[in-house]
Amino acid sequence: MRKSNPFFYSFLSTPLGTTIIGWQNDLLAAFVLPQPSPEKAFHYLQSYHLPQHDSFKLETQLPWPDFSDKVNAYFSGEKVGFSEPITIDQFSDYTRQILNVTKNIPWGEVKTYQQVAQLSSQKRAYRAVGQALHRNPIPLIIPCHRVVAKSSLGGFGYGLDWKLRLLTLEKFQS
DNA sequence: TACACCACGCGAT
DNA sequence: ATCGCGTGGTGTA
Repeated sequence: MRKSNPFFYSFLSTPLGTTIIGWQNDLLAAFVLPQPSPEKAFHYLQSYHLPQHDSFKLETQLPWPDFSDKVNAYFSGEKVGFSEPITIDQFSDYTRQILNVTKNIPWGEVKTYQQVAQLSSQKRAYRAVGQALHRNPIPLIIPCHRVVAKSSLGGFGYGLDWKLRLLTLEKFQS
């Protein structure tokens, strides 16, 4: 009989809506951008490709004491960097590589899909970069909104309005 | 294998 | 503005 392997999550309400923070073994594994209802937020969580788990377990306390304050600070426009340990082991080498490169883009800076590709092992695979970022289960903490196309915003899983909102929080315009 | 799909970039209309 | 093509990772069968 194998040990149960739950996926832990917690709701966090912000002025912009309800977010979900998800983790396993004290490693950050998922983040859901603010939604109008907890149900919608949970729906997003379920749509993610998450690490192996056999159940969901709702917790009231996060493994990182100041994380929720940092999230709220971010949404109120403060310059916040996230350093909590994450897990993205469920993805291929390539996807992990792209997510790791993206994780290192600081608050207030952007890179193009092409620039991210050039920092990876496949210098010309800028389309694959977009595909990898589309699977990002930890937006904000892995700041995929800071990767834009050379002459437009590019795309965003939550809709371009969200991408623009996040970039605007970080002082970008249009 | 073989396809189709894609959050791109570039050059030619 | 729009089109067509190169490009490469991934999912599906």
